[in-house]
This record gives sequence, C-alpha cells and structure tokens, in this order.
Amino acid sequence: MARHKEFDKDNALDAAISVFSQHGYEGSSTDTLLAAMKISRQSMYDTFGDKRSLYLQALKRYNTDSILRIIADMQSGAQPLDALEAALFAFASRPASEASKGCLGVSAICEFGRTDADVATLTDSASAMLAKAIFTLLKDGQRKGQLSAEIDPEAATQFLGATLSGMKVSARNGASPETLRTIASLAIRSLR
Amino acid sequence: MARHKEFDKDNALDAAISVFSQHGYEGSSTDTLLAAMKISRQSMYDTFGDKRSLYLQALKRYNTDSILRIIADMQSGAQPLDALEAALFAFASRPASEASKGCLGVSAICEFGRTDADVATLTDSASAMLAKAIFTLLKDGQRKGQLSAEIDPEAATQFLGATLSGMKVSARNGASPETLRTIASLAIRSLR
DNA sequence: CCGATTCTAGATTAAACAGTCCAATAAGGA
DNA sequence: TCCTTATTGGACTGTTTAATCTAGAATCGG
Repeated sequence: MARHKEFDKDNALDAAISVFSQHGYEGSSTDTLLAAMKISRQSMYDTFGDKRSLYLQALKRYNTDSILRIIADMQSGAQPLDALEAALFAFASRPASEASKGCLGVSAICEFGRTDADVATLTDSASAMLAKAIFTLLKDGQRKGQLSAEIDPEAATQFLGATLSGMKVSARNGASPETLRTIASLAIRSLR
Repeated sequence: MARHKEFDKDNALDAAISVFSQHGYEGSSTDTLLAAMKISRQSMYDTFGDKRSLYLQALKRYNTDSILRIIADMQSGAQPLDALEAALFAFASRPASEASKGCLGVSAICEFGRTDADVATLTDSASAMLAKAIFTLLKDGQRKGQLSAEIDPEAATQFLGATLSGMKVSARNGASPETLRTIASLAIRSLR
C-alpha cells in the first residue's frame, strides 16, 4: 500500500462551514474556501467532490452537530420547561465570535428557500430531529403540570423552533447574549 | 427639452426586490435582474448605478415598505396587545406566493451580518422604526393593564422583533399560514 | 529502497460575471 | 422640423469563477 489517506477532513469541513456561514453558498469562492480549509485545490475536489457537494456535506454536519448540541443542553435533569429554558440560555450565551458568524442552517433556508431539493431534505431532517426532542419535553412538561394545559404541544414546538430561528437572526445582527436571554425567557414564559 | 425620464422605476425596483429576495445578492446575476426588471442594461446602469447600488436601493425600499405595512396593521384601534396580534396575524396570512419568496431584510442580515456598513445602516434604521412602533403599543398596553406588569416593554419589544424574524424564516421554509398564526398567538400569549 | 498513493502548486480552460461602449430608434419640447 | 434626451440591443472588455490537468514532492508499506 501507500500513503495514508486524508489528514483532517473534519477540520477542513469545519473551516468550510465557517466560510459558508459567513458568506453563503454563492458568496463563497473556491479560492476563499481552500485558503480557509488549508488544503490544496485537488485535495478538495478529490475529497469532497465539487463545491456544491462540499456545501451539502458542510450543511449536513453543521445541522446535526448544532442540533445535537442543543438537545444535549436540554438533558439537564431539571423540570422540562426549565430544561428547555436552560438550552435556550446556553445557546444565547455563546461567545460573539461564534454567534456573529451566523447559522448555516438558517442561511441555507434564506438563500434557497424550498427550491433546492437536496438542501430542503437536509433542513427537514434537522428540523424534525429538533422538533422531536422539544415535543418530548413538552409532553413531559404537560404530564407534570408544568406546561399550561391550554397549550397544544405541537403548536408550542413550532413556536420554539421559530423562536430559535429568530434568536439566530438576531445574533447574526449583533444582539448581545443578554438580549438573547431575555428573548428566550419570554418565549418560555408563554408556555407556563 | 426632450423625452420623458424613466417610466416605471418603482416597478423595476419591485422586480429587483423579488429577485434579490429569492436568490440573495451574490446569487442574483445582472442578466437575471434585467430580465425580471424588463429594462435594458444601460437603463439599469443609468438609473440605479451599479449592482450594489441597486441592491441597497432595493433593500431600503423593501425595509421601509414592509415595516410600514406591519405598522399600519397595528392601527386597528383595538386594545394594544390585540392590535399587535392582529398585525402578526395579517403577516402570517400572506399568500404563499409572497411569503415563500422570503424577506429581503432577513436575507441581508444572513448574507452580510454586520460586515457591510451600508447594509447594517439600513437594517438598523428599519429595526428602530419597527421597535419604536411596538414599544409605543406595549407601553400603552401596560398603562391600560393589558400587558403583564412583570414584563419590561423593552425586552418584550426585542422578543417580538425576534419572533417576527423567526416567522419569516419559517415562512421561507414553507410553513403554512395556520402554523404562522399559532406561532404569533403563543408569542402574544407570553405578554399577557 | 521501491512502488503506490496522497498531497501541493501552478498552469489552463471555458463559462459566467459586472460593467462599458456604440449605433440605432423612439419620443418629447421648441 | 430639429434638437435633446431616453431607451434599446448587442458587441465588447477584463475579471472572476468553478473545475480540470500536469508535474513534482512527500509519505507510507513491503
């Protein structure tokens, strides 16, 4: 055999995620991507295919990673609604260096809407994963009487998803962690 | 003198807004823009300057128009919180043909963040206009006892702004008017 | 050491891009 | 009618783009 294959595919993908998040798909040139990923042109084409394929892989990884992180922050063991609030607080408290880069998932929705089937598939699967986790907690909260009985957990799930998107847009627009936390508090307040 | 100047500058700008909303700044080519605007290349350059200048004019008009529309929907004469809810409902009930195109204001935030000074200025002035209208209504609601006394109107203003952004992202991702209305209801519920 | 494979750097291609230029037509006012 | 200005369509320029290709250096296992 011969030389070891690939070195730091994950690192390279992280760099691509950062570039795509900040400039969108169309706004990211291959040269910019290669410079950030610190690999040669041919390595990129060998490893990831083409620019579009790189984007889809970046989006997939970003979506699953960021949602798994939020879900992990929900497993605090506290009361359901407090666990949800804790997860939103943790998200709100990310350092500005991270928050200001924007969310690649929201960026993809804004840039492509429902017109790109592959992007839409990735978006839908991520939304479903998040929705499932939220819904489970809300059902639990309703059983324990923490969630107001008047509230439909399905509706509340959509509401919290939209709230998260709104927080992401606000963060990208420079909102402080404090501001983001007050937004999260009021969102949770509506469910009590 | 001579021939009348310009014919349908507003129409042309509307068409540009539609294209920019759907594909972003980088994703909109001049050829695509000209085809949608139905004017010749030189007319575009004579009238709007260059692509970037066209974008800034489109963003400015879109921002003011869409926010004035929301503010108008708040002037229902009803109780403050109901007026706010009515405005969000009206927004949620827009036809899919309009909602699925996306919001150029949110698109600009996602595409450029705070890096483009001119875009940021337009975004800030629009946010301020909307925030002022919401804040006035919330203060009024608190005076009339409709808004919960525990709530800081300033915080609630930021919350409602984020909610609106979240609704816009959801709409761009295909959410139905029904879904958007339930999101709006829960948002208002948190303030009572 | 050697053959296989990966990587890098740079040249290259063909298309798309934003923007300018030019010639011709259209439409007013004097 | 004539002069001025708008508008158009298309040719054109120079740059940037995504992607391929080539040649050589680096790195492993046998």
